Amino acid sequence: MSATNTARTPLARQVAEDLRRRIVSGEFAPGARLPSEAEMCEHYRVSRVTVRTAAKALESQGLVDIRHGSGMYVVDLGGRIRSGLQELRSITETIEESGITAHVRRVSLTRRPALEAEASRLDIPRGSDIVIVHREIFAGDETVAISIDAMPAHLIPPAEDETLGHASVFGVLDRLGLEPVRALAEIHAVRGSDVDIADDDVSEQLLVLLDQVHFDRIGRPIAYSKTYFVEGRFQFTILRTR
Amino acid sequence: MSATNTARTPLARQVAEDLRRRIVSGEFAPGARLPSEAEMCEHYRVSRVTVRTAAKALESQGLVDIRHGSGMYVVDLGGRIRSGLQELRSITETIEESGITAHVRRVSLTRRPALEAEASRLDIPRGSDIVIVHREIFAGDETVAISIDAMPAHLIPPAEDETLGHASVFGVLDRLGLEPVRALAEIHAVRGSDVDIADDDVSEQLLVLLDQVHFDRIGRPIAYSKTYFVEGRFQFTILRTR
DNA sequence: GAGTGGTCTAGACCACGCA
DNA sequence: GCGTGGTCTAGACCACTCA
Repeated sequence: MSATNTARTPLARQVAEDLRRRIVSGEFAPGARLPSEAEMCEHYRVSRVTVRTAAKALESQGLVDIRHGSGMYVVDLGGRIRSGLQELRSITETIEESGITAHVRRVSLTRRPALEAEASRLDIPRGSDIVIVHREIFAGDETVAISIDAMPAHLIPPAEDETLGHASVFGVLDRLGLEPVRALAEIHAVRGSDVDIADDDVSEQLLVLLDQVHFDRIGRPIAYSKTYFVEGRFQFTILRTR
Repeated sequence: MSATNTARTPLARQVAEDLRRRIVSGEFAPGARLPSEAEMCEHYRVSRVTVRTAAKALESQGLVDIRHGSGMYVVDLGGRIRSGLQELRSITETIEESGITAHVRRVSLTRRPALEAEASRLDIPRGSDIVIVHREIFAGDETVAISIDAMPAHLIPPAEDETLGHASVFGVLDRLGLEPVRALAEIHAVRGSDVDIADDDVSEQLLVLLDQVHFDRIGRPIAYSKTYFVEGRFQFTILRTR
């Protein structure tokens, strides 16, 4: 960690990741006070600003609590989980967060003209082609979620049709240079019987619908997805901060 | 904005708020480029770090997009709203965000021993006293939400019983020096008919349940609330970021 | 290659908490 | 009153974008 950092990973991030590791590993117990900023500066051989940047990051992740005049403390939320919907992850990651080992089955992939709602969300002309991926997510033999992803067809080379949807859609998008960095999600409660793609198992359940548009770094909508999570098979959390 | 800032409001925040105002007012249109950091430094007479702190704040709020080597741009989410559940607000604020003018009616306030679930969420001994506030939120004559707030009784002086629950609970907590700064919320879909406090109107509806524990600055749970929002009478959004 | 943001430093002074 | 975090500055160099 020299004065001029040529490495790809910013110093602040390295420090944050190391602190995170030490916290998660139990070196710092919940409720414990972390070393002071001055001590961290010395330990990591970085400036105070760098330490503070790292600390702020951990704070925004809900991992530490910084108290003016007192110190930085490991947040103790009584063992409850610490990451949630406010962090953009793929559906599969989101599900795994909730402690479920999931399997994905692609039901279908189709290319067709966009309907009005799809076109407006993706900010493309109505009727222009989109790629639709329909997937089912299982844990064991129980369906835990159903997802429908729509992407503008011109963003997805036909060569990807084979692979798209068998694993994370995010992976494919990343590879195409279309990294989703922001998503605007709406949450709704729906009856399985009102969802036409639901199978018999799901149609008797209540579902939590995550209706979201994903944007890339320059603000282009790159995917519109509706994910129906079967109520009770997950724990959806959101960390809300002021 | 002098070199030594004695005022309560940090410079970075002042800059952020001014930029926000200028963006919202339309001075900078969606998609437009903001002035460069150097220009902002000069305009606001602050250092670059201060400008960047402000810019980062706006970015995390989803208002601007910062592009390395290019500039800062007003995010264009197609007119969709920009604040959401990830920001901790009171229920009444949350509702007003969604464009609804709401009225609150306190149904009841009671003091009684905590049940197991309540005690565990509030991290207090089972059976110790809690204050329960039951409220109904209306828009016109339609019920849009029902809320149940539970707080440890020892935090709420009996003198507050008169006022608590007729307006925002947050207001009272603030006054008592119990500012909620973080909340961990779970989201569930439930049937109105499964909620025993629902009235006839609500019991036929689907509800989105926000089940949350509020924490103060030092990580103490200060309130446990269940808010049932009638599906379709709101738009719940979450801005998710990487 | 000029201009923009990304990262980092050293040093200063202020405000809060707690013994 | 000491130690902790909160804010701010000036200056440096790197990395990216775009013409």
